[in-house]
Amino acid sequence: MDTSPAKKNPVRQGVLGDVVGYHVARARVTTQAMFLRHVGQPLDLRPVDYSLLMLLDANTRLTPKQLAQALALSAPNLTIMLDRMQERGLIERIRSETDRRSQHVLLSSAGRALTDLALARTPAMEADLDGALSRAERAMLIELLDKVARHQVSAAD
Amino acid sequence: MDTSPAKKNPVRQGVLGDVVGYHVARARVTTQAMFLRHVGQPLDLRPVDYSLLMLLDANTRLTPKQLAQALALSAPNLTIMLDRMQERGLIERIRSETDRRSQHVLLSSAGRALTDLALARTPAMEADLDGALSRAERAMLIELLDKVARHQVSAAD
DNA sequence: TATTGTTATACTCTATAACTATA
DNA sequence: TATAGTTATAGAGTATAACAATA
Repeated sequence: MDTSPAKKNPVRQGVLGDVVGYHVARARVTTQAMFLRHVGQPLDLRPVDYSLLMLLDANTRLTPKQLAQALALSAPNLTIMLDRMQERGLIERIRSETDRRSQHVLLSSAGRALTDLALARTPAMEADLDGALSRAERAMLIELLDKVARHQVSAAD
Repeated sequence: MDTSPAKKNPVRQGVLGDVVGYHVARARVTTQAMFLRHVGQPLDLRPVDYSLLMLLDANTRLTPKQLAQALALSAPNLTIMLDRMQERGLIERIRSETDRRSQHVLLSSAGRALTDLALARTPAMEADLDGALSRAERAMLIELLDKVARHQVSAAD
């Protein structure tokens, strides 16, 4: 196994070094590993499961429509995910009284408890980056990533 | 379809707003869309295919071992990918003379031509971010993402 | 006729174990 | 015995079309 941080024959990045998406993809490998170690494996949650719980924590109740948009999931795939979360006893689905086509998703008591565990583990996950980024750098990174995420890709030419 | 940039009932992010990995994942949605529009769809390349071509452009020849590490792919999955690239006539695999277990991967002439097309389209892809980031911000973002990517996740507690 | 959510299904991606050949 | 690469295979993730219920 290779544990050395620098190899004799490093692979040159070439133009990839100036491609933002390449660096985003590589950073994602690290952040995903951090998530898995601190939250995902201990609590048996995928990143998207964790995000769902955090969104329900912040919004009390959301429709599948809102969740699909916030989590960048297609409607069918969200249905499958909600089925699993419900089978696991973490969420409840309640038909809307005002529009009986739609429904509200909310945390069950077990979901509430798991969300609290996930919340408690979040600071340690973020602290794992302390060795790589100062607090100011971390705030700057989030701000810049947010600008990218909010950006609309230009129309076809 | 929803084209409005701001909704009446925005979904609150809650603690996710301070989770770096969440913002990385969201930024990746945008950068992936940019890639697809400018490079992926026109040239029929996935992000990882593009990265492979760029790496071979910068390094002339690389072993599957090096490529698997640089692209974060397992050895079996890289084999499948190289098979497809070879069937498509983009790369060649040459057995090493010094160690006949290993081999060198290099661009074919068709691969060279496609790589040049991809290189030519890269500036437009990156320019798509001009509306979101200044040049200084873009450089800063890459630097910060690089610090994250190079960071080793701490050992289990 | 449009919208919310579901079902069915196919396709791709990813992960793991077992294998061949070379060293 | 260890390493480079391959094969086989199963599981998870993702995308699309068709459908039911409601508006």
